[in-house]
Amino acid sequence: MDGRPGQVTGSDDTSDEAWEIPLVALAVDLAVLTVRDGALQVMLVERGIEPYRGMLALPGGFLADTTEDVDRAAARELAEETGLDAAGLHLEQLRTYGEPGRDPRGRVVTVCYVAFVPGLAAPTAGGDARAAAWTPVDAVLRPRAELAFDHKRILADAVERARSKLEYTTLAATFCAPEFTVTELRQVYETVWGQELDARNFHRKVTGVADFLVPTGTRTSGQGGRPAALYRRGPAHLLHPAMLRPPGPKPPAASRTS
Amino acid sequence: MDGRPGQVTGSDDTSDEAWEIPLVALAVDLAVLTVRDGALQVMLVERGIEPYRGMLALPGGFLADTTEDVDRAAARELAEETGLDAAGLHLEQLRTYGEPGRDPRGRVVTVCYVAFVPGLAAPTAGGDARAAAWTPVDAVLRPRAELAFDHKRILADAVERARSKLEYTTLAATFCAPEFTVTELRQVYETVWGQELDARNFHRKVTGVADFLVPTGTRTSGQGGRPAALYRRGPAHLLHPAMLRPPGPKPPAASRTS
DNA sequence: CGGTTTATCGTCAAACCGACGAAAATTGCG
DNA sequence: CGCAATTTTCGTCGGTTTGACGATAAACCG
Repeated sequence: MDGRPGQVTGSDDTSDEAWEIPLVALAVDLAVLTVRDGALQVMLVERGIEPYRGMLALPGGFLADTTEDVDRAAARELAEETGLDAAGLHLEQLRTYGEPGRDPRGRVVTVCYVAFVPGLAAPTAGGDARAAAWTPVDAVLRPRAELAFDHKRILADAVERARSKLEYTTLAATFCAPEFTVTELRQVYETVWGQELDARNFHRKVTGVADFLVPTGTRTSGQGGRPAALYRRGPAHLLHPAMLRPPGPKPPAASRTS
Repeated sequence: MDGRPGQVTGSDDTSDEAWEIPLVALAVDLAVLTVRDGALQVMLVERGIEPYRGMLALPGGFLADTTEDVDRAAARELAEETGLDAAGLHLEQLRTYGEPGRDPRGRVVTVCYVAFVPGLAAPTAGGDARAAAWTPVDAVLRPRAELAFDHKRILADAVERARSKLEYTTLAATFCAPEFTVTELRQVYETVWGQELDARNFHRKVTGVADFLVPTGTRTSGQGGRPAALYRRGPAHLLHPAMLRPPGPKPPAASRTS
């Protein structure tokens, strides 16, 4: 584990005498999602340099040096650009985008991540970044809207990942505060899927899945209406059986550009 | 889209005057899976050069040059090392592995792919590779077995991907010949999941899903026992509702080394 | 022809789902 | 305080899906 820069040698199976292993610039990009004000939102930054200066983009950046772990680079960029701490929130790899033409500066391959954060966290973020801000994904994925690079396509993939993960995992709860009501959880599903769900059936379903929700014993108050029981996330990660998205009117678009 | 090697410039947000964007060697690795002789098998090659010379590894290699698309590099390596044609078989990105210490030659980040191929295809493969051969995954994932680099861990991830994709997609059929019986399809599920399924319930389920199987009208003969109807893959990609893995005895291990 | 093997069809009870009625527990208003 | 409005929670009902398993159909073998 020395990890010197590009000193990789040895002529793979291509037995040409003089063949250099090609090197590429490696970036990480983050699709940080949350549910706020009844909308699925994503953290975007305004680019301060060329290319795409002034345009909105996903937070991200290059590896700090040739020895930095890729997962760690993602956590670092998350902290630097959004002020969020990777420890304790869900951050998973989405996909790697490596089309040759995707960055005008040259060959840049980006490893992308999705993060799910509670709606309350980090109002806008500090970090060293130029203005990081929450933006509704609907506005960004609209046909005419644009993001820097191929970030619009990446965001579309991230949103689809979020939608389908809600079906068969308990990740919806990571969008909620540490203690939450069944109604708040349902609203997460409704805004991510863009579809209303029957409150009564939803309640029966989630309270019936073992280890999904653990009651705290306390209840809400002062909201108008019957107080709701408060729950915490349980140890379950998988939803069994899955909560299938109802078929029907498609959620508000997810155009593919790129 | 000029794509010159490493001529990426511009001082990101790290405003140090002299900061060079770090470059890494980018590889692709393939977990090519099939079902043969009642076992889930993976295509492995014997390494002809250091490091890990003589050891078994997943087929793969570096980008051919700095302008090669990553997905295309995966298809090229598939053809070169296993003799299989990427067109017409299922090849999807699995994950990118970027730990600093994973390759003793220096910093190598690998974008990994999973491929599902029918059991009949490519007995052992030609290509320019040293001996590519099918190997049962059980033998490779056994506690004491070893593969080059972190390929054992990658294979474990690929197998888990295959197991879960069988639940909610129609991909099991890609392990079968163009025409197949319900029993052959069931055996795919049984060997990938490592547990027996009830033949009658399985039959009812798969024939009930719209657009999963299209009958050819023909039937098998001369197998001893009642002839079975032959089917082709239908246009459906998703299984709705999903075919959930029965809970119970865990499949024959998938140890994590890494 | 009877026995074995394999594929397919049926049956039945339990679990699950969607649609919806109704009770419970609060706030707000007169 | 009494009553309406609101919101949560519990139940009911019918249809679908599932798991366990019996029964039948269509080939083979001797």
